[in-house]
Amino acid sequence: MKVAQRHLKPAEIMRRKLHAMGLKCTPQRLEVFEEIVRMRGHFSAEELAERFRTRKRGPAISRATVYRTLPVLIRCGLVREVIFTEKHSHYEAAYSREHHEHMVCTKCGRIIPFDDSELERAIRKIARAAGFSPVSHKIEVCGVCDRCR
Amino acid sequence: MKVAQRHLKPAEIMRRKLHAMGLKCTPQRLEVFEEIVRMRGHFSAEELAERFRTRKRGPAISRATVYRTLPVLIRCGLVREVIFTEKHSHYEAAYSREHHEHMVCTKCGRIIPFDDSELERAIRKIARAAGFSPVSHKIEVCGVCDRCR
DNA sequence: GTAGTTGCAAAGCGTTTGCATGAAC
DNA sequence: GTTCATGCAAACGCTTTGCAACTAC
Repeated sequence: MKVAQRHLKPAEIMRRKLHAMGLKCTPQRLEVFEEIVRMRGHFSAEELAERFRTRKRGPAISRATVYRTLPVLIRCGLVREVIFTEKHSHYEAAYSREHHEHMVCTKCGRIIPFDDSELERAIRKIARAAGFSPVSHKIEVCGVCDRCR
Repeated sequence: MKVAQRHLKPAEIMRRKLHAMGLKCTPQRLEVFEEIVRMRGHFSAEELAERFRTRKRGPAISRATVYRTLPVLIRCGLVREVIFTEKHSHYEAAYSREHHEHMVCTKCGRIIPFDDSELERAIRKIARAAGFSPVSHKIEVCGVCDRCR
């Protein structure tokens, strides 16, 4: 299933996920997800809502719908929450992307993603030792990037 | 210096830190910090402010002062931000505590701290490889605890 | 036809801020 | 005496929600 999905279009993956969860597949939800896939980076709910308010092409989508759709996409595993230092939440598409974490430069704000397979192993090991079943994790490293030093 | 501090009272440590940063040492700031040390756990800014509003003993401290003092304490390295899944920020005393991370049970909300020396090494290694100088990091693991399974 | 979704506007909530007063230095 | 901190209340910004209209199924 996981492998098969990689050959499907984002919209089709979403349609199936929504159906599997007994949720309706509306044009708004599809449009929100497709916009997120198009962005290929981090965004806040507000930024996303802003795009739907100001863009010329495509139907306008209300702020409320954007805010209501994000948790739906997270529950479907299509989006995840990242970068938790800032006041408001940030998200990114989880669809067809490898799991990764973030380094945030405190000088310039640059966000550097990094692969964490080594960390993942360590976390699973530690969690199991505590009788804890890990489902997801987030790691954020604050510091100074090479350019700013 | 770091070793010597362990023998000092929290208030005295704070007094020196504030002085070193050119900030004034007010009774309110001391009181906020002492309350945090007393709590020995996580808290939100709102919870802390609530305590100062409702408690019988000691002087009342305004919500505004609590909100203004927290960043000061963080800058002094006496408090750190943790648990970033929730909507509002959570904090804990950083004074004289070993660095640790958190596992959050999604069923019962229990928070299990864990030591992360192994993870710390791995993070430093990954960061350096990217030319990044890590200053601090946060790790949160979501999952199900032993009691809830 | 029914249950779930949308858009709007209003409310909610945690947090921040302007300003006059007051305290630390 | 000067500079910075406090308290109040109002403002802020992001997010949520009640409700009536609407649409996917």
